[in-house]
This record gives sequence, C-alpha cells and structure tokens, in this order.
Amino acid sequence: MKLNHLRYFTAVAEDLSFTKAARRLKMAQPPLSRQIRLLEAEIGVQLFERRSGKVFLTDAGCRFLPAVRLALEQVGAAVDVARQTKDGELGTVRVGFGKGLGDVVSLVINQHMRFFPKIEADVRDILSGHQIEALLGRKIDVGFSHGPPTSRELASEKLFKESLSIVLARSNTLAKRPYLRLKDLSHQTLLLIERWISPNVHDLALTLCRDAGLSPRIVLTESTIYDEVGAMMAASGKGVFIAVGKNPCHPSFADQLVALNLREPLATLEVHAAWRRGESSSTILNFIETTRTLLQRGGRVLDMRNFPGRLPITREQSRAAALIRRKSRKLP
Amino acid sequence: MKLNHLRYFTAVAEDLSFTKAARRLKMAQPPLSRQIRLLEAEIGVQLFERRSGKVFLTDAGCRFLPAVRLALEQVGAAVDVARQTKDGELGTVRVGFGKGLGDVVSLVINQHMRFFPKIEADVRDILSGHQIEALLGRKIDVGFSHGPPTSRELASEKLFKESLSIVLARSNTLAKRPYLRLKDLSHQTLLLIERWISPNVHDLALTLCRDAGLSPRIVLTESTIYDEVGAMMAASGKGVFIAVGKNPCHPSFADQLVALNLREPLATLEVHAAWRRGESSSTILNFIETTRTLLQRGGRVLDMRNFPGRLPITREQSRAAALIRRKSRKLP
DNA sequence: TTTTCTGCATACCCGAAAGGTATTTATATT
DNA sequence: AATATAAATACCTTTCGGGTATGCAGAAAA
Repeated sequence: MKLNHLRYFTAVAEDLSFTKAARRLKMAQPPLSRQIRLLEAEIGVQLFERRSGKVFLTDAGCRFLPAVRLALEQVGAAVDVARQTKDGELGTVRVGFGKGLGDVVSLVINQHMRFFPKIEADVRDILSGHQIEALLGRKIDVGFSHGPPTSRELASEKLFKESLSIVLARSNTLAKRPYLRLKDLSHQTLLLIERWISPNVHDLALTLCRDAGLSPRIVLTESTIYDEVGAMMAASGKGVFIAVGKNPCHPSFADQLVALNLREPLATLEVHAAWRRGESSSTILNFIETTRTLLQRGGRVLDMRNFPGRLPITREQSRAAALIRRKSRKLP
Repeated sequence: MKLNHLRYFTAVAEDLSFTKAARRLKMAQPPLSRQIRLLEAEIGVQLFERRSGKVFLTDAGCRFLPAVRLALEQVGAAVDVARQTKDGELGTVRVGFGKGLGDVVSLVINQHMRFFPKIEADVRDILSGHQIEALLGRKIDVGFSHGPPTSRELASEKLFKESLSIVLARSNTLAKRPYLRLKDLSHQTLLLIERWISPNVHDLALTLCRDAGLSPRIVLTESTIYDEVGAMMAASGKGVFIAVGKNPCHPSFADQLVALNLREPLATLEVHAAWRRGESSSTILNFIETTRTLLQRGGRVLDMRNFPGRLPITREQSRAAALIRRKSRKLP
C-alpha cells in the first residue's frame, strides 16, 4: 500500500466524486479510479458504492476515513518532528552544573526557553569534578563548572570571572570590615570544600594561602555555604567559609551570616561551559549559543589545554549564532 | 513519500545497519540505501549518520522513529477498522422501538453484544407510527414495532405474537377474575392509546370492540401502562388500560394494579422488526439475524403488503445467518 | 605495515506499476 | 428519444522501485 492510496481515498471520500477529486489531485480520472480499486482489492474491503453515476461511502469506508485522516496527520507530524529537531526547535538539552552555579544556569535556561519554547531542558547538579565523564558518557550535553574541564574530547568556553568571598558569622570580629585580605584570615579556621567536589575552588584556595605564606587551620567539608549544613557551620562560628562570588548564602541564615569580598588580585575563578567537541546537534549548539550571548562579556573562545589556538567554529555553530541573533532581535 | 520509505526507515533504525535491515526486508542493500537517501532528501533532514562503516541515528532520526512507528501503527489500525467494519465486527446499529417493546429490545441487544462485543448499539424509543420515516430518513437502522410497517422500501419480519391484556385497579370488581373476555368490559371505561402513538394497538382495540358489538366509554390517552402517568390513571380507577402482552406495569404501582389476559381469539398483535429493504451493512444484517434467532419461533419471513411472496434472501443475509449460527454454537 | 574483510555508496539495468489519452458504458435529465 | 455527465475500460508512456556488479573506506587480522 502506498501513502498516495490513502491520500486519494480521502480526496474521493471528501468530494464523493472521482472526477472532482481527480481535478483536485491534479491527475486524470481513470488512474484515480484504478488506484482506489487497487486499494480496495488490497485491503479486501469495498470502500465506495458506485451506484448510478454517484459515489457513496460504504460503512467500512465511512469508518476508514477518520482513521486514515489520523494516519496521514501522524505521518505529517512525524516529518515535522524530524524537521524541527533538525532545526533545533525541538529536542532536549541535558545540563549539568557544579556547586553554586544553579542561579546562573537557571538564568540561561529561562532565556533559552524564550528563544526555543518547545525545547526541554533536563537539569542536574553534577560536581565539577564529575562533569567530564558525565559529558563523555553522554549523561549530560552541556556542563557548567568552575574552571575549564581538561579533556581533549571536550570543548569549553569561559563565560565570566567570579571572585572569592569569605562568609562568616555576624558575631565574628571581621564581620564589620568592608572587605577582606588574605592575611586577615591568618587566625581563622577556613572551611574549605573537599577537592573531589570542586577541585578548582579547592586548589585555588590552597594555592592562594601557600603563595601568601599563610597556613591557617583548614577544615575540609562536603558542604557549601548554600547548603543548610554549611551555613550552620559558618553561623555557629566553626570557621569562615571560602565561597565563590559575592553570593547570598542559604536564605534561612541570611541575618546570621555576612559575605565579604576577598580582595586579592588572583582570587578569581573562571566559570566555564563545556560540551563534547564536534557536537553536531543543533539543539545543543543553540543552547550553547544562548549561553554565550547571555553570559559572555567579551570573553574569548578557549580551547583545551592541549589544543592551543582558536576553537574551530563549525558551520553548525555559526548557524546557531545567526539564529540566536535573529531571535534576540525579535524578542524584547 | 511512500509508506515503504517509513517502513525502511524503521527497519534500518532498529538494526542500525543497512545490510541487516535489507536482509530482514528481503531486498538488496543498495536500493535500501537509496530509498533512505531519497527519504532524507524529501523531508530535508539527515536521519542517519554514516561514519566509518557504522550507522547511527541523528537527533532528528531519533525523534522521527517513534513518530513514524505511531504513524505506521495508525495506518494498520485504519485498515483493521475497515476490515472489521466490513465483517460486521465493528460498527453502530441504531435501533428504534415502540411503546412497550423496550424489554424485548434490551434482550436482543444483550444477546447481540455477546456475539459482537465491539458493536455499539444506539437505542431510541420511537413511536411505532414514526418508525417508517425514521428508517427511511436513516435516523435508525432497525425498528421494533407492533404490526408490520407499510412501506415498499422497507423489509420486515414477524418476531412473535402478543395477546392483549387489561390492566385495572386492584379495587375493581373484575380484578379477581382469572382472565377477561371482551363482553366483561361493557361497563368499563377503556383507556386507549392515541392512534398517532401506536396505530396498530389503537386500531386493534377499536376493531375488536366494534366486531363484538361493544361500545364502551373510551378515553384516549398519550400514556401507556408503563408510564407513571398511565399507571396512576388506572390505579385511581379512571378506567381500565388496554395493553399489549401480559406485561408487568410500572413498578411503583405493582401492588395497586392487576394485569389480566384478554382471552379473545383475535386479540393478538404481531411484533415486527423492520429495516431498509436492500440493506447491505453487515453490522445491521448481523443484528437482524441475532433478533431472528433469539425471538422468532417458527416465524416466517414476511414481505411488504405490495410485495407478495417470500423476501429474497441476499447473499449478505445468508452470510450473516451462518456467522450467527457459528457464534451461537461457540457461546453458551 | 600490509592484507583482508566488512559495510555503505555508486553505476547501470530491468520490469512493474503509476499516470495519461481515447473511448465506451450507464444513468439521469431534458 | 436525445443528451449530458461521470465512471469504467483499453491501451500507451514513463517513472521509479528494486536487482546486480563494483568501488571505496575504515576496521580487524596477519
């Protein structure tokens, strides 16, 4: 059976006339008659009753018609799905983000949803240290982390810089300061994230201390200042937290904690988006493009450690860029 | 686009191999490859990624697959619907029945539903006098009425005979009798159905009275003994009801009313089923056949007034008869 | 590295079937 | 009875779906 048979059937059923239907289908009447007869022969059911020059639907034809319409619609829908997916209008982006990047990611996703209303976004929090394998293992499509991922199979891009902050209890003697320097922390206990959770933050903090000749008491923790646990530790004076950005802490502790900027030239971390090198899905490339336009302030495309030079801009990527530019012109 | 394109696509998508899929489809690999390429060209979307001898689905292909499966299923379903409708396994029978025949019709329909579980039955009560136009105007497909319909465009069949009953208040002096004769009614007021509601019952009652030389007081009513209104009239002693069959009356009045057989040789009415002459729908013919096997006790096929002789048994009708015979042998 | 094998693409061919034209047939209308 | 309309029939043309032979590239084996 051919799809045309079904189209022909609906046409004849709608017009109840072979001649009219043939005109509408831009073909001659005899072949149309023949195709209908062949269809009837194939499914073994008489669909039309030809009586006295007039054409009627049989019972079976009557019930066949809506079913066929549905089928044809379904075929059209299938093609649409394919086309839209190809154009990146339809699909799913799986996004992973490390500790403390949820607000940024939510910003990007909200913006992206305005550009591509039909796109679904699966968001998971994935430790920065686990994002490389999550990307390569195709658990996620885009990852947001502090610092670039080190894999030659991934591409990544610097989005912006964040400086370090120190979060401490309001009762702490340092809490009144407008900002802090590293040396101010010499007598404090530092609450530092474990390395396996956020290697970049961990390493940066240790490096800074070492370079400043500082050796404060350091307590490793799995919590961050966004967790209730972490906030409680800081609030109870167990130590001062090293956090990224001038972040508001856990809302329940907002009046017990103070976040102070750590004013040191090197106390900054780059926030990166990463994806599989050679990604071809428009859905994903479009998402990356949204991220770029929204977050990148004059940032330059970064390549992997072992791939110096500029990331090759593929045709798909520049297409995505043009698409986003067009969309953002249309939207507010 | 051809349906085969879609079948081919699903095959290749399932096997992720052109050669295997071709084997499964019992065709050579090159034409399969070509058809897929043509499909891709037609919808303008690359569905497969051919890389290093291996085949993968693209994002678009991935989303296309389930949609195509649905579409193909839908096509199959459409054909099934047509086939089943042709075989009379699927469809709707619209049944009309006159006053007092509801219980009989419900019996027939229950039996028919056991034979043809997927058949829908639309049941409406239609006055016997309106059934001819309802049938010819295609409002209903089968009508149950007292007496045969008089139209040469209809076929009908006698199902069984019912005798007349007299329903009267328990307080009536006649209520103790085991049965009644016409002459017993000479001093009673007769509650008789209006002619336009049930011409056969009406006419029969009048004819009987006239032939018996009886001229009792007759009150015409739109109600029957099955209505609450009619039952109330009889219960309150307004008169005695002439009803068909030895019917139980309206349940609420069961203890206030008595139904007595009217023992007169000619006080019988034939219950008929009628349908459009030359009906071709198996659905409807099957229903008629069920009616026949269930209700007809040695009844003979009746023809219309102006068509003496035996009703021509069409091929469809004997097919229906054979089908029902088979089904009733299988069912208890 | 070379060889071999596997698997998709290309080139070309053939036959079936879709579509077109001319004509016939049947029914309804005048 | 004549005519007009619309579907069926007969026959022809062309397209295209499928087959065979072969090329070519990457992976596996030697």
